[in-house]
Amino acid sequence: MPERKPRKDAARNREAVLAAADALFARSESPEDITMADVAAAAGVGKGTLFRAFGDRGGLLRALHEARLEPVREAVEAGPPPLGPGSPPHQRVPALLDALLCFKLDNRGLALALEESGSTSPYQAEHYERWHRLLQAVLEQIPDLAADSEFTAHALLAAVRADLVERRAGEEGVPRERIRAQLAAFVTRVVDSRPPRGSTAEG
Amino acid sequence: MPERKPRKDAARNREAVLAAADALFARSESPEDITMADVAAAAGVGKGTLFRAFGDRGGLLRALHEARLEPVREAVEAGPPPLGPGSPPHQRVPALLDALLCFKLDNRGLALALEESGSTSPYQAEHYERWHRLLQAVLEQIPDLAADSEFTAHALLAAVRADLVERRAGEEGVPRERIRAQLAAFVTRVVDSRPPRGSTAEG
DNA sequence: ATAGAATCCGGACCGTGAGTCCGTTTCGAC
DNA sequence: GTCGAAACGGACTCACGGTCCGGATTCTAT
Repeated sequence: MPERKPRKDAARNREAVLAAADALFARSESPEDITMADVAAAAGVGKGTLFRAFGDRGGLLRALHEARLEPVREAVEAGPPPLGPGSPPHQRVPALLDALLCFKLDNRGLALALEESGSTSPYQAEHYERWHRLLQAVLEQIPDLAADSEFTAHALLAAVRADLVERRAGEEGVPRERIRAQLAAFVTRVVDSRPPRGSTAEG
Repeated sequence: MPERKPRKDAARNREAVLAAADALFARSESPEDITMADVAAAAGVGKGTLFRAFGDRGGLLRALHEARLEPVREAVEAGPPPLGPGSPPHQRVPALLDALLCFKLDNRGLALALEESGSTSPYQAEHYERWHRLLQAVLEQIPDLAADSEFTAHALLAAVRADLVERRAGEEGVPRERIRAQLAAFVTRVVDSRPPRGSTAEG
């Protein structure tokens, strides 16, 4: 309720910063060499403004990520199959991971910056939590995978981590479609296989 | 040839630094809050000495990692099955990943520090290259997996990344044996599954 | 044993980048 | 137009990785 609408200049500057940051990260070799001062300068804004608007570096990255990821989130939460809800799990799992992969291919610099994000491992990020929960829930519907769905979700998500994607697409120059095909094959392998033996293991 | 043996005090200090660093990283919450100055102080040594001996932060981490990983490397390169060479691929792949996992469980702080390692993604590290090449070579011997062995090796290694291990073992408190069992199940699933579709024969 | 050179020690010092502070400016409600 | 609140922006602080160099230590040749 106590949502006060921001002043006009504040809103304008916020947008300017987001746009500038997006451009900078997209161009940069490594996100490490984009400083906050760079972003502020590129946006035509003072550092104070930047930090006031986003809190810290992580905040900026998160906001940017959130904004760019919005369409994907939408498609996943309320879109048509195979991405949207209601799709058969065997199709939805590969679709989800492919969507995530494509996002990271299309936003390499940003994704990289976010996952490095200084000191914070990606596993503390709130958006990781969301994807993991969703993926786990879908895996839960596949009887063979239900037992270890939590770990399986982690392991599948690990296959599309930003730095891995960056290495294959960027440094090794593997073409996009090949990367997608390989991921699809891998995921299918995991999802369509019979259970190893016991199933969940004890300690 | 121009290998000159180091002076006695240099050798002693080098050991002191390694020991101190190991202890510090083992205790620390996050490797980020161990500074080089901390390590130097704990080792009873000046910063200059520390940097002279290891070049930079990454160098220290690498040296430490190398030292601790030595037994594993040995076992993999010249030990008995299932880890050593000559083991059947279907057994060796899970064994390799389990060994890696156990190492990271036993050296959480160190492994975490190494993989973060400031700006460098783990995929530029020389030791990652080694593990990837080895794993890929073994996968190559499994007909179903030979085609995408390169990616598959990356994906499997991603499942034992230090920050994921840290999260499950540390923050979530999942017991060691359960983590190992889950990884084993996952790996087996990948390795023992029939090829997804387009491939050749089946069986 | 000892002198002299090579090597190493260590902590003061530097550059850099994230994040803060506060005097000044802009907005918008009346 | 006026006034308080909100936002601006860049100088400033602080912490950390890494460098430098005068002085101490160890090696070697005699």
